[in-house]
Amino acid sequence: MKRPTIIEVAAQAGVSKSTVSLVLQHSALVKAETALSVRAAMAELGYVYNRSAANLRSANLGLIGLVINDLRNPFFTEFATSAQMAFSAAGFATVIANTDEDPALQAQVVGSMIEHGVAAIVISPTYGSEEASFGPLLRAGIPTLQVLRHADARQEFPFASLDYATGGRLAAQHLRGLGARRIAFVGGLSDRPITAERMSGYLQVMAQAGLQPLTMHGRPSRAFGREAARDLQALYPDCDAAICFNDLVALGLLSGFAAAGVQIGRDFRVVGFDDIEECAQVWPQLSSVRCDIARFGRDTAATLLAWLKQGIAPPTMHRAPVKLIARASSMGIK
Amino acid sequence: MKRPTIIEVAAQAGVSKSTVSLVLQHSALVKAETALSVRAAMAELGYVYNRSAANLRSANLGLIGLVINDLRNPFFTEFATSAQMAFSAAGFATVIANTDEDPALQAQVVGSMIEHGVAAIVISPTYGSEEASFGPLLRAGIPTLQVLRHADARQEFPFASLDYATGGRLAAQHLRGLGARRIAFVGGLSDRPITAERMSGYLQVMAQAGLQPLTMHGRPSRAFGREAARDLQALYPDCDAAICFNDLVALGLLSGFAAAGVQIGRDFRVVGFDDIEECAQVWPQLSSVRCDIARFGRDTAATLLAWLKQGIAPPTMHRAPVKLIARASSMGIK
DNA sequence: ATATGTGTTTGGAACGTTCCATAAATAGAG
DNA sequence: CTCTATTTATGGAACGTTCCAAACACATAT
Repeated sequence: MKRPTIIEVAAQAGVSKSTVSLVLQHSALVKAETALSVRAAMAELGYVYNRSAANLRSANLGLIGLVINDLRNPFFTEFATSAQMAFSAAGFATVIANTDEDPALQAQVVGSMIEHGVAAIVISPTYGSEEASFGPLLRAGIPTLQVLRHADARQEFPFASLDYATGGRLAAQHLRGLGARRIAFVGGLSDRPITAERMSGYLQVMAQAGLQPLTMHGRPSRAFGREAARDLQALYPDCDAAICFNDLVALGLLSGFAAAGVQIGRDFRVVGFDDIEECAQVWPQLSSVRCDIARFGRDTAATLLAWLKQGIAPPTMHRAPVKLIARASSMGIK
Repeated sequence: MKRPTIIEVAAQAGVSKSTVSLVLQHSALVKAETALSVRAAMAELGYVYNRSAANLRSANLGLIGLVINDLRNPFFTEFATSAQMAFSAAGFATVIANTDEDPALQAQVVGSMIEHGVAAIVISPTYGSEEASFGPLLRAGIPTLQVLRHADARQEFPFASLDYATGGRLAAQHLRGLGARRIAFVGGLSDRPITAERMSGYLQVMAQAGLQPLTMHGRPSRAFGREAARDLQALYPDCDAAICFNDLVALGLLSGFAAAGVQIGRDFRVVGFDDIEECAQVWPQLSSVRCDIARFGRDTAATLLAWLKQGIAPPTMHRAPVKLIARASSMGIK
């Protein structure tokens, strides 16, 4: 069951191993005729290219690591798949790993990727024990792009994300413009930087309008959204609108209010965050801050490839623009 | 920026490269004291293990390929992440790739994985041009487990999936038991084997009851579910229940009916398929055939690892059991 | 014929590990 | 002190590629 090597292919085709190697690299140096017979020999022997061996000399395996803190979240899934497909189109294979918000697992996964010789890493990091993951990356000298979460501030790890602050501001202005009097911000763990970011625009608008902010922090899940709907009704009956940390919370909120018979878009206005595909498909349709994550994934891949291939280092910090998509959950049903 | 090799570590620690190699493999043959000083040298030089080089001799990279036809679908995401995490726990790195239902892309991805030296592949295949993907796998002699979709019938590619036929039967019996008179089967592309599987139990129950089946085929997406709700109302006003191809269709159906003011669970009963997390969190909660995909992912990983490590070949075909989870969308709201 | 050039082909030395056969060091027995 | 056994350590070949310097084959110009 041993696989044939280029030596055997060479023997079969009656050329030298060097020629076979050239054929493998689509070199223009070999005569078309020769290349053809070499390829025939490969097919005959069932030759399989051994990338590890090749990698031994020219240290580039064409492997890119994608480390994601929560792959079950559709937001990250969308990001990961679109980045992976962009890499794939450029001839790079992608190792995707889910760390499930576990810093220890993340460190293990990163270590494994380094050993496997990834050319670069895109990481949406978990918070906590940054050194365990970023230390080895720094020592191994692997180009690493942080996305969506800024866990390690060192300039060796450029950061790209979306302009959440503006998104929050747009959402708050939108709700204010529709006449909402008491707007809450729901979801997001209070100690997470990303929560502060997504909330900052909201806080700013509230402060400018001289209104008291109202925040309910919690896990960014549907389950929390449902609970929040109950709590909001019980504790803050005057609250008439909410900006959610993400769409999952917003969807949970929607179903929580639906269960209580509250009419969304009229009695209570909701704006989500991310604009995942589902927003346009639930009923009532969910207004959301569109982050166009698929595009962000493709752009991230392009940025990284430019870094790898042309040596164009990405800016230390980049924020991709977002926009508000108004739908029935805030505007009402026409 | 060149990385140190074991030779340099050996020089630093004042031992031979062979000793360093043994330390790397946690061999009991080296004195604890020596091992310690070698490790110190590694830390000092920032040594990074080169798996490709090691692979050159002992052909096992500890890499497993996971090829998924649609990673954006939460059902497959759940499967992929749980399998990946099980592999990771066993010390295997996982290359995940999304083929987006494109046979050509799948062939490319599989080829790339073979070249990268994966030890085995788990594939939820796309239908179409099977030979382009499975041919190379067969030639390369890579243990390959087909899951969830049976695209290639050769016995070299064992198949594991869930007992969909029973699931469909349970759903149909459940709806019949609740008094539904005209039950539709909604969603699923008509030419896909999996559609036939999921539908077979339904057809069987309908035939036994002397009822006319009613099927509406289409893409397994929320969007189709929404359309289907409209069409069902317009074309088959007597239809009072539906079993959906998957939860996405069911959720689409739910929101479609909600938009039309139909009361789900009373005027119309819906059962989904897969029981994704969202089912328990939408309102009304969606009844569904639970496939416990996370568990299936873990079991799949265990099966593959047993194959790799103990040489226990999986059965040619395996069907994991499923069960019906009844919720408000079929039972009504208490 | 010789020189010059162009297009093809090739041997051999890397690359960083593992593993085998063997050597050195240490301990215990006679 | 010698011999044997046991524990540790080591040099060198091998793994399958790439890449370089060099050679070869042939055509054209001198």
